[in-house]
Amino acid sequence: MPELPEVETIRTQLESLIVGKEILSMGVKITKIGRRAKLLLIYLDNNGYLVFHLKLTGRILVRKNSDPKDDWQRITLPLSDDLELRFCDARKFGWMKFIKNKEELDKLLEKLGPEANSVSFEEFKKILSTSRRPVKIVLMDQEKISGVGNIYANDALWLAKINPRTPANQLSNQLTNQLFDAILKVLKDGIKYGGASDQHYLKPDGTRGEYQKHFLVYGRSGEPCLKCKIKIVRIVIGGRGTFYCPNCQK
DNA sequence: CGTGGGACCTGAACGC
DNA sequence: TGCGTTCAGGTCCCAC
Repeated sequence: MPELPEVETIRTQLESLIVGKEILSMGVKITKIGRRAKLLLIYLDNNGYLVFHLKLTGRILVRKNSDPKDDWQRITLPLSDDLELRFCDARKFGWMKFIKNKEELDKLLEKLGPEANSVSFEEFKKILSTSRRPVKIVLMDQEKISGVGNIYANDALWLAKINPRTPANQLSNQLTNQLFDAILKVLKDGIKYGGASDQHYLKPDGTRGEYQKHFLVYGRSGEPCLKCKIKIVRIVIGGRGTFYCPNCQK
């Protein structure tokens, strides 16, 4: 899915599109849009929340109610001003939950690790030092660090010149630093380009993100490394496609 | 503790 | 055209 930059892009757009609107079928108003890790939070004026996880193929679209149905439209929330919030999901892995109050929300979020784009370096270092698993697995473990998925994990590791199989606790201070900076950089670029519309992801206004045009290694197997021109290789780590340069990422 | 595999679902791309 | 295979921004659960 949608990783941190995609969900953050959705959050920002929804802020201008639907804050202040009423959800007609629920009789509540939307007061604020939030995000925690890869979860989108819609704050309601009855102290409740609508929480979405888009998994691999979820989309949240804001349309006029007279607009034609969207592909894979699963949930439709009628809004004031003739708008609709549509949750579309080809593979049906995504979900939406109504959460009654802050305590329930906290419970839902309690296991998530710190946000990948705001964790302190000291904490980041500590998290990596306590696991022998491949660093790529740790980066994608939402209970350790949250928000990073397969695209940005691959790109950050390439940028930091780290082999994705390296045990997390074996990274030198120097490499840990490089990785910390690389994660911030790729997430920031992801947000700057409005996310990666490689497959299903679209912004709420229906337009595509552009980060897929700036992939560093993700999805580039067989193509030349952007630094050394050696062919990018695809392997599988933890069941996920993993892309890296065998020359730059020893 | 850690890993590997399968499950959940659907659709696109590619090989024959 | 059609059929089979592989792959896909995620997470959960179970066996070893």
